[in-house]
Amino acid sequence: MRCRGIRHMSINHHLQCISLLRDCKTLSHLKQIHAHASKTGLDADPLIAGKLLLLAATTLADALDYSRRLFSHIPSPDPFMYNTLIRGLSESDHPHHSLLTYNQMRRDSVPPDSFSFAFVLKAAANCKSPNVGWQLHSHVIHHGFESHLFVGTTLVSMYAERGCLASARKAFDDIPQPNVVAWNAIVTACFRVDDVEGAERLFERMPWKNSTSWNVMLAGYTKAGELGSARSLFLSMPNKDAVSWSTMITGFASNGLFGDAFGFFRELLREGCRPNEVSLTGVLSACAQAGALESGKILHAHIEKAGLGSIISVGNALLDMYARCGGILMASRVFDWEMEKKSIVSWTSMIAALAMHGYGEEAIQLFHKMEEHRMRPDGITFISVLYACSHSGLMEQGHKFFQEMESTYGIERSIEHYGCMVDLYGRAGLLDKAYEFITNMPMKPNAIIWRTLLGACSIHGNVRLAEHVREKLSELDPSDSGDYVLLSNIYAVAGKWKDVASVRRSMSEQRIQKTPGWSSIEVDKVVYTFVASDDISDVKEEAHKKLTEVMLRLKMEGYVPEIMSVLHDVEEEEKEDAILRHSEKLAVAFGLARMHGESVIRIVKNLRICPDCHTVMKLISKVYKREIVVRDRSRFHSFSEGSCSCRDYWEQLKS
DNA sequence: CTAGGGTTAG
Repeated sequence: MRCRGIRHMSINHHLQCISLLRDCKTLSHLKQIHAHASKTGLDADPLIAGKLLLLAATTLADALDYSRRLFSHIPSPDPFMYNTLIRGLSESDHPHHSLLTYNQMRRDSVPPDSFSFAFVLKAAANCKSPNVGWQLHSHVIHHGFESHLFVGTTLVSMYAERGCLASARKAFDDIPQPNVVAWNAIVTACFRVDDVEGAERLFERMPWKNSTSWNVMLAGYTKAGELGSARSLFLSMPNKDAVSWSTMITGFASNGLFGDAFGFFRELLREGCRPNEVSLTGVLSACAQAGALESGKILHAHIEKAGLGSIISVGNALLDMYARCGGILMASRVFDWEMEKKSIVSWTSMIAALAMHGYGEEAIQLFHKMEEHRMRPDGITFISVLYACSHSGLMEQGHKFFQEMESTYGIERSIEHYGCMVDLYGRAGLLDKAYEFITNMPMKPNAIIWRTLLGACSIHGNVRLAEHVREKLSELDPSDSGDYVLLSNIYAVAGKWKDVASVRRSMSEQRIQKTPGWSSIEVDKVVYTFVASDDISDVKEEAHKKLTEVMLRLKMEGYVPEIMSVLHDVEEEEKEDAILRHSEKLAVAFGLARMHGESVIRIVKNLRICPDCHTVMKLISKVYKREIVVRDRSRFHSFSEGSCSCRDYWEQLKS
């Protein structure tokens, strides 16, 4: 009788436990259930243990460590349990651990099945080291799974991730009857290695297509910069879904074609589609990049009306849009009042926003506030914090954060963090210290590191070190036009005209094209982009006319063009003409012509503002009594009453 | 329990 009683009770417990697990939503909840199960010995039940593990490894957030501990207490895990853990770890931040679990499975003589391979290959795709992929492929063949549809498809996408098109193709050919998913994976593999024609051929040959097939083509075209093909394919698509629209919006925005990105968004609304969080973040990112504050504000109203403001990614994109459009107050308002839920991205974005606007101290304060809210910083948070320190000259603080991020926070320092330190020392003028720091780095310095030091050489006019850096850069990345421009400016400032000419010569010998500079300005919710080129348009002519008038007035106020920074082997008059054509000058002139006297003129430039334009902006702010905000490649410049918020970074260049 | 497309921070 007693025995039956216990048995009866345990069945009840069993059912109760399963029903509890079904409603389990958080890690602490799971821990309670687990404790409860251990008390009654139910945690040894394979079904319960499996369900606990599945929840911890795949469904719940932040429960992966717990799932590994759970797993370690299971005496003889069945294949399902191994697979569950392999799966959970494969999508984690440490895909490497997934491979370790797979190895353990083999050591424990539990034969891997098709599920094990599908999961572990995904881990390999997310993993850095290239050799594991080949090894796993040989295991797949050894166990006879190479013709398995799912395993084969994962192999294809793993090789696609690696950029090994030939291997991806072999894996694809091993699949006897590839379905549409497998076809989409091999098309993606072609785009990954920029084989657009290969992708097109496969797309034609596909026995049948779903909407993803078309979307893969759209994404591939936009990533390859073939926007014309993307557009015409999009027009010919039978069924455009939400992803198709988002792909077009983000694809055009990431190629700098913000007007087209807005256009697709408007079209989406016209077609009666409801924008989702992805299309909204895409179009907000276009506003952010173009500096289109007015358009961004309209979207903000749209988002509030549609009640989408509570979606974290939308809030993050909104905050970022305001920050990049110079609206730091609006950005902090969104952050403080409109985002009920915040993620690490929200906090990091706000820290970066403050840093971008030169509020280094406030950025650090916010970092500490974030800690009080028990939000754990990640590697990117530290990039923003270090950026804040270097742009506000907070040397001690920056140094401390750099030390603590590893010792106290346990975050591995990446090359980007080292780059921030080079920038910190370099901006402060400690060039030798920056150089020494680079030589003692635990990893090989890349071109970005040296380029940062070259930038510092340019600020502080150090020709000797710049020449040394030039050699490093010519080994690592000899085709970056920005490096040549920077170097020739350093020579020009030092009056070394022969060297300027030689840099210029090597540029043309190696057929290196300067990155075309553009500046954009939003007037009446329309974004106008100016490029220093020979083409003519009505808008450009209007800007040019106004600019001539402005420059005349500035000259009467005593302005002398700074032609030093312009390449030196052209005639004086041509030089003046060249700096007159700078896109930021055209944009500001256009703003003066078209915008009424009270409004702030906001300009976005894709490169760094040139010293002459910087001076001109200061003068205009004084003579015309206008506030001008220029966002360039690295920061905001806010001009008013003849001075700039960047504390005249450029003055050092001239002295 | 499995595979493919679009997403914000540097």
